Amino acid sequence: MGRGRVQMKRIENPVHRQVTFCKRRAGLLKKAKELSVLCDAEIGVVIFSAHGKLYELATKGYMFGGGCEYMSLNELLVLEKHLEIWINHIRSTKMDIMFQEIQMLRNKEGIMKAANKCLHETIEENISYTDFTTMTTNMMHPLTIANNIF
Amino acid sequence: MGRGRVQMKRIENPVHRQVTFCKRRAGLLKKAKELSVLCDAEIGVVIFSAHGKLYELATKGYMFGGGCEYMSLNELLVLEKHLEIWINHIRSTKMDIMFQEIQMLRNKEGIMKAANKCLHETIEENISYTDFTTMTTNMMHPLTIANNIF
DNA sequence: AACTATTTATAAGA
DNA sequence: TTCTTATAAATAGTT
Repeated sequence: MGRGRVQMKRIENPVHRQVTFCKRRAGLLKKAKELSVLCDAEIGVVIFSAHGKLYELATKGYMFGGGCEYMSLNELLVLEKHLEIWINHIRSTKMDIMFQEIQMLRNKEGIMKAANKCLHETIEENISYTDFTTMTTNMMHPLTIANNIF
Repeated sequence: MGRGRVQMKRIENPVHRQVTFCKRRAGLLKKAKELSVLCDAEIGVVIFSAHGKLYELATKGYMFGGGCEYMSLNELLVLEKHLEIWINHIRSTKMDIMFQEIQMLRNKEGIMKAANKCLHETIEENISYTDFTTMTTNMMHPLTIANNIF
C-alpha cells in the first residue's frame, strides 16, 4: 500500500524495517480497535518486536481480566492450557534473570570484600601507630554503592 | 474503505455486522501476519466474537509457549500478572459451567427416578398376578439414555 | 461468494 | 521523527 509493491519477506534494511514496524503496528492496533467497535468483539493484540519490547492492546473492559464468559467448556480448557504453558515459560525466564542478578551481586560482593581487605591492610601498614582494632568489624563491609537493579 | 464512509460505532444490523466481522477479522489477521514477516516481530491476536467464539493467531513458533526471552524482568512481572488474572477468570468460568452441568444432571436423575417409580407401580398394579418382586431392584434404575454432554 | 467504487493504509521521498 | 503524496490494499455496498 504505497508507492511500490511490497515483498512478503523480512525487510533487511534495519532503518526501513523499524519505520515499517512503527507504521504497521499503529495500523494493526487501529484495525483491531475498529473491528472491536464495529462488530462488538473483544480483541487482544500482543506484539513483541524483534528486540523484545511488548506492545499490547486490550479492547472493551481490559481483556486480560475478562471476556471469557461465553466460551464453551472446551474452548476454555484449550485457552487455559495455552496460558499455563505461557505463564510457565515466563516464570522460567524470570528465574533465569533473577539467578543472573544474584550471580552478579555475589561477584560484586566478592570484589568489594577484596578491595575492602586491601584498603584495610594499607591502613594498618601506613598508620600502624594508631589503634584501629576496635573499628575493624564495622569497616569490613562499607557496601554503600547505589543499587539500581531493584 | 469501500463505497461509503463508515461510522465508528457498533453496526446494529446483525447480518451486516456478521459480514463485516468476517471481512475485517480476515483483514486483521492478514495484517498481523504481514507485520510479523516484514518486521521480524512476534504477534498474538486473540478475538472473541460477541457470541464468544475464539479466533486466534500466533506467529512464529507458537507464541503461547515462547516469545518472552528478551523481555525485561518488569515486563515479565506485568505480563505474568495479566495472565494470572486471566487464567483465574477462566477457571472461575469453567467452575460455573461445570456446576451448571452437575445441577442439570441431578435434575435429570430426579426426573428419571420419578418416572421409573411410576412405571414400576403401573407394572405392579396391572400385572399383579405375576411375581415381579425378584426383579424389582434391577429395574429401579434403567437409565440407559444416551448422554451427549460429555 | 463475487464484484467494484471508494476509502484507507502505507512506501517512498522530503 | 514527522509530513506529504502516489499508489497499493482493504472493504462497504451491491449483485
